Amino acid sequence: MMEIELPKMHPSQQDMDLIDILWRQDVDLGAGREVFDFSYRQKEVELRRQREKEEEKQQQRLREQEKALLAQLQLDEETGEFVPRSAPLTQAGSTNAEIAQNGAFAEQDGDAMSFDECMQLLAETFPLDEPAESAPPCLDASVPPSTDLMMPPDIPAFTQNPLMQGSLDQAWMELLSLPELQCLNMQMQESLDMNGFMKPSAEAQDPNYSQYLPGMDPLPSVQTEVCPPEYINTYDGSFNTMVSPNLSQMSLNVPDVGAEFRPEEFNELFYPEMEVKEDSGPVASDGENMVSQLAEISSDPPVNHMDLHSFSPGSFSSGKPEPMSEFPDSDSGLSLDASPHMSSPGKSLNGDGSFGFSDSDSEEMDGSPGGMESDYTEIFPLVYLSDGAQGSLSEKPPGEAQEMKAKNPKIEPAEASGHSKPPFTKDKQKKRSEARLSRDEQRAKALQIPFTVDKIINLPVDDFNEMMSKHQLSEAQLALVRDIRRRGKNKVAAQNCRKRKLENIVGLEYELDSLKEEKERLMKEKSQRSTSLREMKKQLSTLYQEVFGMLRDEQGKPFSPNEYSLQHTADGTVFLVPRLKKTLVKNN
DNA sequence: ATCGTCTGTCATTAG
DNA sequence: ATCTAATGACAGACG
Repeated sequence: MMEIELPKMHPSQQDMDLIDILWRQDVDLGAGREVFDFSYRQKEVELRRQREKEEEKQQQRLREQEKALLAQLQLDEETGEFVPRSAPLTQAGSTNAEIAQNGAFAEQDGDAMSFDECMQLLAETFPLDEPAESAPPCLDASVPPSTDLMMPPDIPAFTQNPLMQGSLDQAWMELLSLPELQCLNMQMQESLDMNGFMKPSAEAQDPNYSQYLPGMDPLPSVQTEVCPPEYINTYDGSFNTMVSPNLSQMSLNVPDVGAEFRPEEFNELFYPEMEVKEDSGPVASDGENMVSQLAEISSDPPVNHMDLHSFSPGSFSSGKPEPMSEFPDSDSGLSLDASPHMSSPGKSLNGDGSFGFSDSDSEEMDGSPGGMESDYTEIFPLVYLSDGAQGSLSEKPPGEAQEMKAKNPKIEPAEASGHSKPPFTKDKQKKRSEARLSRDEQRAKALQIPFTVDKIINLPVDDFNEMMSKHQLSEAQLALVRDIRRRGKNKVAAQNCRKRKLENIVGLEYELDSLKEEKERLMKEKSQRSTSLREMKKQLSTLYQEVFGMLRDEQGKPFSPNEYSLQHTADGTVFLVPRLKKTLVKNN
């Protein structure tokens, strides 16, 4: 069906690129991508199909090949001349259409089966398996995320596409003109060159041959150039700006004392002040330990930063896919993971200025083309991993990261609303794991903000104002930049706040424990002192009675306790005082 | 289905 | 008056 319409569409390279993006993101556009692209993209489609129906296709190809060979043999054996291609060609053309989706083949051959054609048939049937293996990393959306680090394959898609509208084209141009996207431009140029090379070969020569040619190989090489040094520098700079996590604010200064209350001699009870010394030692030591632990905990986040370094642009430029495990999903941490992502080349590749917004801020994007919403959100996930590596650095310092896992769960709803959303549910899962572009990053892309979110958030006020003054931004863009900066700052502040809160909670818990211990110790001491006091009173009473009983008056009679009492002065002198007199003295 | 946790965001306040 | 950090509160995602 769709193939019939192809000639009418005449899609431009940009359109094809968009379609390609959609195709990769959605895994399936509902209609074969070949419907839109019958030149360079055919290979990808073919590969795609091949994966889905690999074995079945292989068998079919073998059959087709046999048919083609038989046809060729007939030509040579029976006529010894070139047989009119009408019959063989149609057959071969149909075969190609079914297998390779290559329309050029049919167009090119209209006369007779030449040696080249036979070669094409052979190449078409046999080589298919190999391209599937070599090409997938770049062409197949189903390729593991790690391969996404090399975005170049997507670039070619942006160049020519009749489907795109003028505004969209302009948006593309603007996006590509962005400093951040310079690498993208380079890639595009490379891809254009490649296309120029490929197309001629496909049209003039044979599309099938192009598949076997090293055409796919160039992509990897191009990828290595995706990130110019200046771009990498930009990244580094952004990382440098990342805030280092604040260590625990808590400081428990408690005397270090390990002594415990020990029963004192009876006599010592008379001089309690001598033993009154606070022993919060154990508590203090614990407190210090706790503080150190807290410090360690607080300093732990930086570990992510370290990891981030491993994802430095260097790996990027090398084009080596990083293992997923390398990128912590969590955006947590003080680092602004998201920002690094923004700066990543991969993202810039995808930047088309169109996408959907899941949150209430979607209205901000009114200015942006709405048609591409789903495309935008889906495209970025592929790039995310590469970004995530660097982004995790931020979660990194406040280079969060990592961040980065499902940072924007809200994206899904938006995608659902997107008209171009792919019908496949498996994409949803992929989105969850890969779609980690922050909403602000998406918004920035949509409004074509010429700054990275990282810069917007982390640049000092002066630098930020200077940067803003260098660009003419619309009201919407200015508002978005301000919001991005505000949210980014607040995000970090919230992370710090929570971190402090946790530290405070831990510190208070330790303090509570120490206070409980001290209370218990004091209660125990009180009990002991009370016991000692009772014992002292008892002994004093005994001594009193003993001394009083030894006293005798002039007649040798003991004094009556009712009439006399013993009293002592400060210097230790003891007086026998009559009860009556005593009361009188007191009165006096 | 529910609950607890984590995270981002907004609104408010203090410095 | 303005900006920024801090923080409470809320909502969504996730296990």
